[in-house]
Amino acid sequence: MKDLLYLKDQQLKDLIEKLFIVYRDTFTDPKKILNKYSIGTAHHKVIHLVSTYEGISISELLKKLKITKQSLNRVLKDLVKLEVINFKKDEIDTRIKHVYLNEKGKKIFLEIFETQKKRIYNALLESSSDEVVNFDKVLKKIING
Amino acid sequence: MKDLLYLKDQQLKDLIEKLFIVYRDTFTDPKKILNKYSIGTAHHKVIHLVSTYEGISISELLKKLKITKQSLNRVLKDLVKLEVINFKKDEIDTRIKHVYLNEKGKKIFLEIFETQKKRIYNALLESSSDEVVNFDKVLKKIING
DNA sequence: TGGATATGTCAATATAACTTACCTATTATG
DNA sequence: CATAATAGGTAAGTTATATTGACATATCCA
Repeated sequence: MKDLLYLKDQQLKDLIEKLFIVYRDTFTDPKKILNKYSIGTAHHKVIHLVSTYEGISISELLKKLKITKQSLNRVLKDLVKLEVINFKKDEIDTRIKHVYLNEKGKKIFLEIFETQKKRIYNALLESSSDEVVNFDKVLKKIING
Repeated sequence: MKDLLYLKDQQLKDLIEKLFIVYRDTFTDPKKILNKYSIGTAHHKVIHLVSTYEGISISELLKKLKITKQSLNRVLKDLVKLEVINFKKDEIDTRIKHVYLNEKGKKIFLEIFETQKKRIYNALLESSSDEVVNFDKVLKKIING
């Protein structure tokens, strides 16, 4: 990054505004479907993570979501009632609970994901692979900053 | 985008997870300072927008934030009580109210922005200008999708 | 003059998070 | 083996941010 023209305050402000819009819209798109199952974005995030990290533990979920266990517990209870997740005790350390999506859960995840995917997918379709790779790279750098 | 390898579901899921993390962290960094002034992220967003779009109208704010006027009004009242914003009637159409940050507001914005900036700034410093340009391009495409 | 626009406000409700506090069960360690 | 640390659960109350619905006022435009 030699060309510091890219780092003017106004440009950073614009980027922050865009990050807000992208996040909001990405997590607003699925809301009609979430409503259908009487769940919200908090549940969606858990379903998303459990879909990506099958068998993730409760404490790993807490670290990724950065919420309190009381908050997570409410969401997990709802998902159990909705019959979309199940738990399996760790065979070695039985304190640890692993979370999985069952078939219904996987189906609902895909249904949600379809609506959420469109926005990202269409944007990436219109992008060069360089653009996509760079997009991902910068996201990673922001996260690890 | 010819190389469809970049568009596997797992990659899209990872991107969505990263968008969530980047948004959350970007708007978590300033919270210590927001606490100091007894305001929250909702107030921060308004201050941010008014800083970028000086003299923005109420209805323009509503369009950008995509919240109800009841919600916005609560936030604006708090900001008036904190004495960081003021209003000016449009000279032609007196129904329209323009919002401005006063000196205290500008100072507080900068204080908040400093903490928020670090994360983005450091990431961009470590990036090539191509990466930064592409990052911005893809964000725009996601927004306009 | 009547309809649309810009804004304000009251009341009730929902969602998702928080703090504080305390609990059990299990594993790891001195 | 005793004790600390870890993984997880739970209860009560609170806060932040948003919603819906209804209604009010002032101003502009055709």
